[in-house]
Amino acid sequence: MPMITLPDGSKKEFDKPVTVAEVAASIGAGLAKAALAGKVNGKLVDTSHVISDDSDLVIVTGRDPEGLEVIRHSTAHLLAHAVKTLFPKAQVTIGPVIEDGFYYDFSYQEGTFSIEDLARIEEKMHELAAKNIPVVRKEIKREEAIKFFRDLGEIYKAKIIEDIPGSETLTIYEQGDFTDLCRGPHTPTTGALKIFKLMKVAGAYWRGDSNNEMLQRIYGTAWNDKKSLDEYLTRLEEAEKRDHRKIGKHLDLFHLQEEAPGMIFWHPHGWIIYQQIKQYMSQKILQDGYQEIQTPQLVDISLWEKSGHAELFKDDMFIVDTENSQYAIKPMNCPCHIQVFKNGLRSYRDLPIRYAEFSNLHRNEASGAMHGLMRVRQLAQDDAHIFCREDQIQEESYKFIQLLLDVYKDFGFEENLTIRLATRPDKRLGDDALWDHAEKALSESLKHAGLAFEVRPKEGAFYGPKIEFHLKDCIGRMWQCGTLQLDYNMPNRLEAYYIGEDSSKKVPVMLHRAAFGSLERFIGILIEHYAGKFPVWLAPVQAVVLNITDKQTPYVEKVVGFLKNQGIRAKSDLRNEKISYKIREHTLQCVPYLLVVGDREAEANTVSVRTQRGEDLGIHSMEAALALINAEIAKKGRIH
RNA sequence: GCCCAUAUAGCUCAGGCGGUAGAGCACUUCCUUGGUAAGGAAGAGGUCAUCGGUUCGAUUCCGAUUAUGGGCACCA
Repeated sequence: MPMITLPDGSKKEFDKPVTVAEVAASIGAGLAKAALAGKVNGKLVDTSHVISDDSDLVIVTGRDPEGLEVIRHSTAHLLAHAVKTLFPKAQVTIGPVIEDGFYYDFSYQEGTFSIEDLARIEEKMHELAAKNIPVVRKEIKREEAIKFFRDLGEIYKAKIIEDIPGSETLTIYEQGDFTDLCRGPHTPTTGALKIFKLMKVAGAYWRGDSNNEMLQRIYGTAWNDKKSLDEYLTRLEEAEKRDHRKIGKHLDLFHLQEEAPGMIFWHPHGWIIYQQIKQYMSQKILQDGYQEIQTPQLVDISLWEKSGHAELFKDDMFIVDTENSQYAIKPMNCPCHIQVFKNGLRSYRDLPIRYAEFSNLHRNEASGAMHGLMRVRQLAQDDAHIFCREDQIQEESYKFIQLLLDVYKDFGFEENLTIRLATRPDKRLGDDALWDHAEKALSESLKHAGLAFEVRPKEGAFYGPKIEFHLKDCIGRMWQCGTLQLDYNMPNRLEAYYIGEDSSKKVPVMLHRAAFGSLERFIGILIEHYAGKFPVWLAPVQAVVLNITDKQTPYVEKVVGFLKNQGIRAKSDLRNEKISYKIREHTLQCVPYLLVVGDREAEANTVSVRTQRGEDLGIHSMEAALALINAEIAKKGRIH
């Protein structure tokens, strides 16, 4: 007879096997109604699950994270149900839960789902939910399931089952006239689904392979209560206000135009930020033993053939024909850095050699891939290649990771960081033994640095595995910024060598590394991170000096001159406008310091200091105001 | 590259079932010299993305192209 232990430690004994729903009912009517699923000995099950042995049981409701997942999963089914009702010829494929919601992919050859269809589908979903249709779990044999879905004309479902190995028993869920293959669990009835919204339609390849048919994906969100949904929608709206494309326009930082897709026109204020972070990094790596170099933009195709780029990266390269030869605009610096390395005889004593370069790279990105500053066709990386001996890999990797973490702290990125180890891709250079070696070395160095990371199979570069440092944008999309790549192949292909201790020629190992990744992308992330309110060291204009009336004009000019002399990016606003008007304008332009000057200040040689946030820092002498600004500049973007 | 959507003034956006367009902000001029988030008035500003088709007439309807947006695929 099952003895059920509840989370609070209390025990309930039943004289016969019971379902999760029955246990919930025995506790209370409210809980019985709220129960969406159960967790028996840690395993998530339907409320119809029968418990026959002594077990631990948690009744899962919409308030639990698992319950919310069940809601979203069931809402995906409800979406499929509604689509099948309205568009009987659509075929179902997969419908997983994702962050904040779910999606469902359909194959619908007869047409496409429009925004208006979305509204109709959503209405139908509410209708089906209101009917409170029981959701019934059934076990079915693999072969039977294939036949079942084949007969329904659901070819994709049949394919999915065919790929499930062995003869294991599968489960299907029936709700009214709709049946879907699913592992479950699901809500007991469709009535549990009330708070949901379809968000957008998009294309998505069957099985994520661009050689396959493009399916139609419908994204939705679902919540346990109306308040959470509203909060989510507000969060989205707020996040969109931080969009770097919007802020970039508003703050006049850069623009893009049709004649140069994916290439940035940097405006004066944007270029200050760009120069600022570039100079910052330039100094940073100099201290770490790097040497900055500059190599050609246009290099004969023969070098790219030797390096392997022509074979494995050609689609991403811009090729230029001249009368006698073919050149490629460089998409990466590495082959050129190897040329500098080779220009001279290197001893093992010279290693490591660290060459850095910030020059522009061009990559012919797919037209649909471009995205503001985040994904562009012309970019500059804080790129460097470290040539070292096998026994130096560990230390060099560790040193770079420390550099990167230190840099990220200066921008306040401590929580936002996701680290991945991307291993050998299908299209690659070199033999597997080298890849084994390289992958191991990278994962060891991450472990040594005490960093948590996830492994991403097949996502490495064609010449070697890589560590990826990802930062999130305002709506949670992740962008790879920093990277550390270990390359045993390219130095060998391009015949780089050094003289070892035993006087023999040895091939150096090459580390490709960047902390920002592309400056463009990093600035995009920065804009969203700060919502345009840059810390003082990056702010394009650090202080504006404002007069109250014309009378103070000479004094304002004196203050601005003083600040500029001291290296502050200061300017005056002498317009014939009211002070509140000017303050509003510069506040919206995210100028960190507003120095107001009226007769009182002009007479006493002082300024009244107001910050972008609206704080009044009081009256200060010019020197004291300068000290305030400089102290803030020195902090950079550090949180701690 | 693929799917869907979008493209109107410097910016944010209206509008038109076919008769060449409108607001707010910004801009220019004038009045106002005002102490910490919008003072007032007047004026100027558009080949309605590009190219084609239908039509007496297209910014509007149709098609193509380009770019952008959301996804997918690919990648920093």
